[in-house]
Amino acid sequence: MALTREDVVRAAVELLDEQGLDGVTLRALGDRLGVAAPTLYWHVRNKQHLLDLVAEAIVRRGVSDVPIEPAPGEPWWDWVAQRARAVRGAMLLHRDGARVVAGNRPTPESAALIDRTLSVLVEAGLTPPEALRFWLALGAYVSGDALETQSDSAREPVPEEQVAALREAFESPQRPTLAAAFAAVGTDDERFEEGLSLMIAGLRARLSARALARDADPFGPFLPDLPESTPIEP
Amino acid sequence: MALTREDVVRAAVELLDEQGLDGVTLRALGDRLGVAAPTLYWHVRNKQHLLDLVAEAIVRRGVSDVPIEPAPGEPWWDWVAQRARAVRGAMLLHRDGARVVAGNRPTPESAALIDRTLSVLVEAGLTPPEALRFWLALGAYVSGDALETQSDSAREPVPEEQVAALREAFESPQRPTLAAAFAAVGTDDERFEEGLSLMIAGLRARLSARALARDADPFGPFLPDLPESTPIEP
DNA sequence: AGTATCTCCCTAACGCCGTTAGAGTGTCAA
DNA sequence: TTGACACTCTAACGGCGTTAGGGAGATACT
Repeated sequence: MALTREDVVRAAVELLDEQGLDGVTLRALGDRLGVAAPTLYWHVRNKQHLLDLVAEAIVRRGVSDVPIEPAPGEPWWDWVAQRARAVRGAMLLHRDGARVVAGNRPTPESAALIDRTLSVLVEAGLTPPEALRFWLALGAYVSGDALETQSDSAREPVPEEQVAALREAFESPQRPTLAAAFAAVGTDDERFEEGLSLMIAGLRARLSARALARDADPFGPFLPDLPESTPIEP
Repeated sequence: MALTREDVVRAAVELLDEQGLDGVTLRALGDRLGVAAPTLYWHVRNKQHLLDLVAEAIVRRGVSDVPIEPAPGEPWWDWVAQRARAVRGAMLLHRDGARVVAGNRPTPESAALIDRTLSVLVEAGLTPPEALRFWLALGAYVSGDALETQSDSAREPVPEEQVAALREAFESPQRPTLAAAFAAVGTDDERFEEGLSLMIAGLRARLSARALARDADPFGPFLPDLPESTPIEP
């Protein structure tokens, strides 16, 4: 039976998991598939194209479990958070997953999904461009966070002396705030949740302020956007 | 006059600006410095070490203009936003700057700066670990955004037919919300500002809610953290 | 003064990479 | 039977990061 593009992508993902991104070479991939390296050019335009396909496969697998829209009665923000966690989880599931996925362009197939997402946000009270900017910003945060989470494992281990210097600098009692912060900063997941809840909280604050303004002046013009400063003063 | 490490890093940054990350090879760098490639190993441990130094140089230059703490009377959120913009601007100033900088570890020298930053946030009412998580989340967003902004220029140009397919998918009147969103989504800078203001707004909302709770129950326990759901209901 | 040491640079080469050129081999339709 | 097509092969190119080992000049020591 002849090799298919799916076979190639699947093997590439396996290779990625076992060896990391540096281990994904066309020769190694060919070996795993029982084929010479140049043969892969029949199935794939070049290596970048292969990695694009790998990235797409990783993300598709990850988000396939999340419904395409909120369940009846489910708040939009819970659903949005669930989507963000799914994308991040998909990246973290594979070694160097973030490096492979980050910076990928959207495919035409994703248009329908994004359209549906934006509609949910527009129903919640955002303007369409506002919803898109929010979605893109959230995407940037998700991949930035995943990249940071995996950045340690992507490099060769740091020499002992450097580790000691870092501990010295970041846990020294000379800097009590920093030391206390690092001592209790928590897991990678907790760090991610912090930023996620902040972005969502920011959006909800903006929406509630907008709703208030409309109630107070029901015949006033619809506000397409708010000024830079947020409506809640401490 | 003998070559110094600074010379090497400076030339590497120039090469990066002119040719992009793929153009930064040890041979090309040696040519530019009038030196054979292996000579560079006298000044630098290996290529990854060189890129670490380049990343550090890029960021240091960018943030050096921003004061180490807020001016008297300046709200902490303006200062935080300024810092975030400076780091992003530093990355965008150089071709492939985000790819070089993202995922870099903090150096011991940065400990003092981070300590000062956290102190400002703690003064504003955050706990130390909360402040650190916020700062890390903001950093993830900043580099994720810069990576996305530069991702187009980092790849070979997309074939004409694919561009057409993307336009068709994302600007089709069949999906009015998506089309309207893309038509008015604005510049890269505006997209970045959206996420930045959301994260800051989320934090300010949390802080003001915490202050309210304390006023209402001045002898109650200090709240180390808030539950997941934000206090403002739409 | 002579000698050893250190600094900085060199040439040569290794093994790996992505990629191209071009030649097979089997399968299936005309 | 012949031709087209799908899929794979070998051979090779130019480039990469990196290592081994040597040499010239300054500097320090005896």
